Amino acid sequence: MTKDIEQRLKNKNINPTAMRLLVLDFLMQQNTAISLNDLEKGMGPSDRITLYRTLKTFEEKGLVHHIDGGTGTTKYALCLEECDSDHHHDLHVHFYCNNCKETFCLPNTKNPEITLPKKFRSEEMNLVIKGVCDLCNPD
Amino acid sequence: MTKDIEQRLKNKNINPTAMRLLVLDFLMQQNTAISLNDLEKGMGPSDRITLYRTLKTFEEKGLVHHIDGGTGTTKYALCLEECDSDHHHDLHVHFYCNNCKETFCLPNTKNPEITLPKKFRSEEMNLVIKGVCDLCNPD
DNA sequence: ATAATGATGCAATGCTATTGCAATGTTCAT
DNA sequence: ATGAACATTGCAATAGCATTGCATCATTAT
Ligand SMILES: [Mn+2]
Ligand SMILES: [Mn+2]
Ligand SMILES: [Zn+2]
Ligand SMILES: [Zn+2]
Repeated sequence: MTKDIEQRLKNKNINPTAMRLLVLDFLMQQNTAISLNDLEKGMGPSDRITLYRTLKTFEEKGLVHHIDGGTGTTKYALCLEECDSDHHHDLHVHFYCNNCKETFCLPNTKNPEITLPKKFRSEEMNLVIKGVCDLCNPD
Repeated sequence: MTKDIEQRLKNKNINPTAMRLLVLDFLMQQNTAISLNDLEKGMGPSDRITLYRTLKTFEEKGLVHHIDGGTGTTKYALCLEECDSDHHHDLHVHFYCNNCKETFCLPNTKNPEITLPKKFRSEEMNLVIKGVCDLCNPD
């Protein structure tokens, strides 16, 4: 198992330290995006700043991406395999539940095509939809 | 002129104080969204917190809306006429220029329809596109 | 073995957002 | 006009997240 995780780090050119194995393991157990605070609470006792830098490293190397959807805090989630340090390829919509406050990746909901005004050139898109998630929805 | 501005405040049920007239006047001169810092610099000497609360009041009353597009700081821009304290009606795309760092409202680019997974219910949408704006674009 | 490089831990800082409270101004009923 | 009630402003303080500096420990290359 640890081998899997280790290989996943190596695939992204990330030195597989003990800390990083633990963080990646934790990330793989999540089904929503997590904040630095979530990570700090979820992990055993560990230094917040190291966790912060671990996430930064993971993001630089294309292992995670971050979402900042006006919730005040940045959240992180694992990328798809094909992402790398040059390009993130999982350009999908994110969803924030106003009820349970969780942030979801919607990997099957690709970012839409937007026609911009003349001479505006798009490079990235950040689309966060707020509402009520499936688990919080009564019907 | 001042009468115009004053009326605009009254239309949104905002008590037209001297400070608020000045802030609205300043906002009307902008063609991009501005941050609290921008406002503070742009205005004559005035208290930052008062400006902050002025923007909050304007937003509550449907006079301005804010944009938080992962630039670290919240930006504000005037709403269209039809917005009120209950609902903001100018649900358009916003654009952040990676070059000049300005945030633009694209009032003619309406938020797209997104089909969400089963049982996800959308309530609001925040769409910020990053790239290069018309003024910064060479061609 | 030693130097170089990378990772970690702790402290400190910067910056934005937000609140508390006192002072000031305004409105309205006596 | 007078004073209570309310709204607005100014200044101080706090909360939180993001970010950096630096010393220490670990790993790797020479
Ligand atoms: Mn995602
Ligand atoms: Mn706008
Ligand atoms: Zn939910
Ligand atoms: Zn530009």
